Amino acid sequence: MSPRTPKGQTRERIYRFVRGRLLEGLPPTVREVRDAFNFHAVETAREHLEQLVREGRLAKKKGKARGYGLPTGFKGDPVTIAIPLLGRVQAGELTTAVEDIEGYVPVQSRGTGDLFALTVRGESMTGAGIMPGDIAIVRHQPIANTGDIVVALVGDEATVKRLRIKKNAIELHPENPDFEPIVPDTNELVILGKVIEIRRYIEIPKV
Amino acid sequence: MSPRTPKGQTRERIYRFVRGRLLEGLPPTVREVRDAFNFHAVETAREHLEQLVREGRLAKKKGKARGYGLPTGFKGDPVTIAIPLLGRVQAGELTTAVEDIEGYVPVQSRGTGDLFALTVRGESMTGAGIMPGDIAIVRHQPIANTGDIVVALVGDEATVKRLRIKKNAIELHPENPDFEPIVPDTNELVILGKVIEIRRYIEIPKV
DNA sequence: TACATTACCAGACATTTGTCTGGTATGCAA
DNA sequence: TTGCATACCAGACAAATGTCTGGTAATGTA
Repeated sequence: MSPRTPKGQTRERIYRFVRGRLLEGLPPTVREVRDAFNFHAVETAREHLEQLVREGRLAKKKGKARGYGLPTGFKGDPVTIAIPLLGRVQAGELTTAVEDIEGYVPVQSRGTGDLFALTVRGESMTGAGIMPGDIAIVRHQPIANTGDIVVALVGDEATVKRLRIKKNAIELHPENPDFEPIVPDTNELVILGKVIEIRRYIEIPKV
Repeated sequence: MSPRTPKGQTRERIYRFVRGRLLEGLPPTVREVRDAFNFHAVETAREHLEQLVREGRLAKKKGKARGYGLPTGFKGDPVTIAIPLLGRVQAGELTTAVEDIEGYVPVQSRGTGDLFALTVRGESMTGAGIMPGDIAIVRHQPIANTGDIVVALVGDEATVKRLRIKKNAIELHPENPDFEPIVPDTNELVILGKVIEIRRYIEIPKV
């Protein structure tokens, strides 16, 4: 007999296990849950799963193989998708044309808008922990708030900076004392999107 | 008998059907494919699926329920998987058992070893662009090279540092002038793994 | 303490699901 | 024509998987 665990602790882990397996694409069977938690009885695993269903944290298709999953169609459920890693970000339209796609990056999305990724160039944001070569995950949106880190197009050049909205001007602030803020003409500034995540591939090459 | 369809046209639609079901989270059974395409025989659906596997467009887990999926885990092919985000990293062996898993993180892996993730604490590596709260993606391995950024266990505490192997000692170097290198006793040092990627979730909450 | 609840177990059973054997009809090429 | 491959079918079988019954022991609580 496995050692007993205090009140809902094991259940919490089982919930996360199931959720993780869903992200991997194949929901677990009851027996796979049993094995993952070193239970000796299938029923132990099933009772935990049924309890999670009663709590509303999991949903199930009765009698079906691998039928346990997240509650159906719940808004805000995280989903893993692949977003394009763009090479050059050029003026004007953001071309999701296939020619400029250098690869794909998996992200967990809650369906909150168009995402894309690009490689950071230059050292102007090292103070915020953003180094050259880092991958910025960006949500494509034309406006942003003061304090947001944004991808902006000034003239022909794409740049990652922190946005400061002043009374009379919009400023793009670096986070590195060696660089000066940029105060572009409003008509030559295009906000491409807001940086929502930074990644640094130390060893894994881009895909 | 259903009307015959010209050469691979039905197969193409079946491939799309399976792929669509995978995105929804639950791979189809052979019989579900049969019904979706109004076949009268299970075997018809299975033959199409097996043919797709032979063509390399699908993969399958033999004999397992809902075992058809996109090709995964082939040599060198990048695959998106979910790896556990560990809360506390405790002394002794790394329990990839479901203990202490705070969530899951999607990464593209080429099957090169066990991966896990953990949250960086402290400011000792800010000079390398690693900030507190960042997620470190780690490959579980007991040794590393000079210059690698590693997760090491000194006594009971897990820490992220740059590894320096000297003649007489192993040193763990911070990348922040406010911190001093750690020179642990060899017998109280355990290398848990090498950091291969850093992530910073600016907006997307952890999952 | 007594009692209910929880966590766990063992094993049988039922259903779902994958696999196999053998068959028919159509089109196509030698 | 003959032969072969393809697309489909019918039914049986085997394996995987969900479900049920009836337990034991630890834990929590009145």
